[in-house]
Amino acid sequence: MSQTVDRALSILPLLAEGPADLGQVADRLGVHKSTALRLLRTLHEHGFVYRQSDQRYRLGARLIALAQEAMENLDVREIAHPHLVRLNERCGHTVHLAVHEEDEVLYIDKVESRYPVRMYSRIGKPVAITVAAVAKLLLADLPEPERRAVAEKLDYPLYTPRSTPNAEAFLAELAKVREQGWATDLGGHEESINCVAAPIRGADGRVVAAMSVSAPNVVVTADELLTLLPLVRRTADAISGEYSGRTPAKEASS
Amino acid sequence: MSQTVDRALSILPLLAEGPADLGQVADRLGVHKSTALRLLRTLHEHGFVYRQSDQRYRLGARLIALAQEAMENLDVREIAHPHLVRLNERCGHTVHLAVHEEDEVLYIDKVESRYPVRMYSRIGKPVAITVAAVAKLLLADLPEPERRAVAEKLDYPLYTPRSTPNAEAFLAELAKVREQGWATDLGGHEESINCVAAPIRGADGRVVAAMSVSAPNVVVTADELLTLLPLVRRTADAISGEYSGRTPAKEASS
DNA sequence: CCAGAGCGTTGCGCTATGTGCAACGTCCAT
DNA sequence: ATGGACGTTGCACATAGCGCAACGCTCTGG
Repeated sequence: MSQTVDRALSILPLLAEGPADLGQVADRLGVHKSTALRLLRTLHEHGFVYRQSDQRYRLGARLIALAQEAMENLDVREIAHPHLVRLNERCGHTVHLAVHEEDEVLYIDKVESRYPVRMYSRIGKPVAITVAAVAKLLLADLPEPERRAVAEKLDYPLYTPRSTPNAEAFLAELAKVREQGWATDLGGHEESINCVAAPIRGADGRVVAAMSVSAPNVVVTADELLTLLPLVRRTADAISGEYSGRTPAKEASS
Repeated sequence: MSQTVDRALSILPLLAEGPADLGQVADRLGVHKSTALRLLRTLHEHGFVYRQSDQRYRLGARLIALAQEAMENLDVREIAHPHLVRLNERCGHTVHLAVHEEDEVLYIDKVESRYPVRMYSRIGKPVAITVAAVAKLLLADLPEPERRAVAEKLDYPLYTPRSTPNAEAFLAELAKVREQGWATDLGGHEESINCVAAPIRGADGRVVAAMSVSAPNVVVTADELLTLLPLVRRTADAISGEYSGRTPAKEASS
């Protein structure tokens, strides 16, 4: 809507790929160098980009600080974190926390597996929305028309043969997940990785976040992972209770 | 330099304080509502702000994703991390990694103390530049005129009676730090917290980052903490070696 | 040692761009 | 019903941002 700002903001993802010099930025934006320079200067003044010693630009510190501040304000995260850690201590696998935002589902917290073989993921990174167990839970909670609208807008990449192939299959899966109150992803994203997930609900019963335990099947089989379901659900419920203000956030123990 | 972008970017730190509605944003920017609306819309399109269900604006997901990506590209961090973890496993205290950027020093990595009493800090947050041990190391490495310029530009808040009081004292401290090749902060920021820090150098010998071990003196006295100095320095040197390409990043062990 | 290329930077004139205003729609509270 | 608070829209004006061309610098190769 606003050309100048639009261009300026487009610079940031571009720089996220790695440092770039003025010419490169100007080219990729399709504007004159002088224009790119002015934009970069403004970004620089605000600390969003940093000019390194070789004169090239990289993303700046303020961006990192802001994002961190943004995450601290996500209070689900704050509340959930100790629970996630405790769950990880019990089972040893990677634990994720995710929220739904703007047709994307993204991880907002993560506790690393204690096994040497780990799965790759990143806080802040959008998840594979059509297959991830947490995504299913978050989307399954939408009102039916909206759910359908989203499902039909999505792409259905075939990460593996077990990936959700199309909108109908996805909607069916969502219905099932909504019904049973938990979700899985058995090799739908990475052939050898399975997840079990459970929803976290606010005081009004709506799903505000979802958490999952993931493990490669070289460590545990899908069946073994499923035995953790009750524990995962209990953890999610504990977080829900605390988040919605029912449980008074008791200290440690278990 | 560019008014529109300048205004748009100013919205972000403002939203970092917490969600705000259109009117609040317009007021704090000193512009007409319609103008604020257009800016917010543009930010929204890029995912930098998110409109929550009550219509108020908050910082958006893309911001978090970008920052995370930016941090992954900081390769000192990547290289240093396992060393920091190992150091933490040995001594149990909080370990920090910091870099200098644009008159600020900020933490880019952190391994939490394993003791119950922890210090508060945050990745991405600017550190107390006049007292933190890591800040001293990073600034001490600047060429003398620049060092002086920075020292004179700074404020010298008296966090505690032991805080660096003014530019002269700070410059003297920097000279000492530069000389000895390591730094401490003994209760200069928080009365009861001490740190020991050592520099990480690139291939050209310049300080690219600094790391520290911090502990409250209810856990260990300053003297006890100082006994860790050799270990901290060895760790920092190991990182330096790997970062500058001298050591071929050997696997585990110690 | 000079010619040239490649880079960031500056000043300027033009017009597209972003601006503030005023009017509208909607929702809530009185 | 009626007022206020809020987000939203269309519009006419002028300013703010644009691309151009020229400049200065550094580095390279002849």
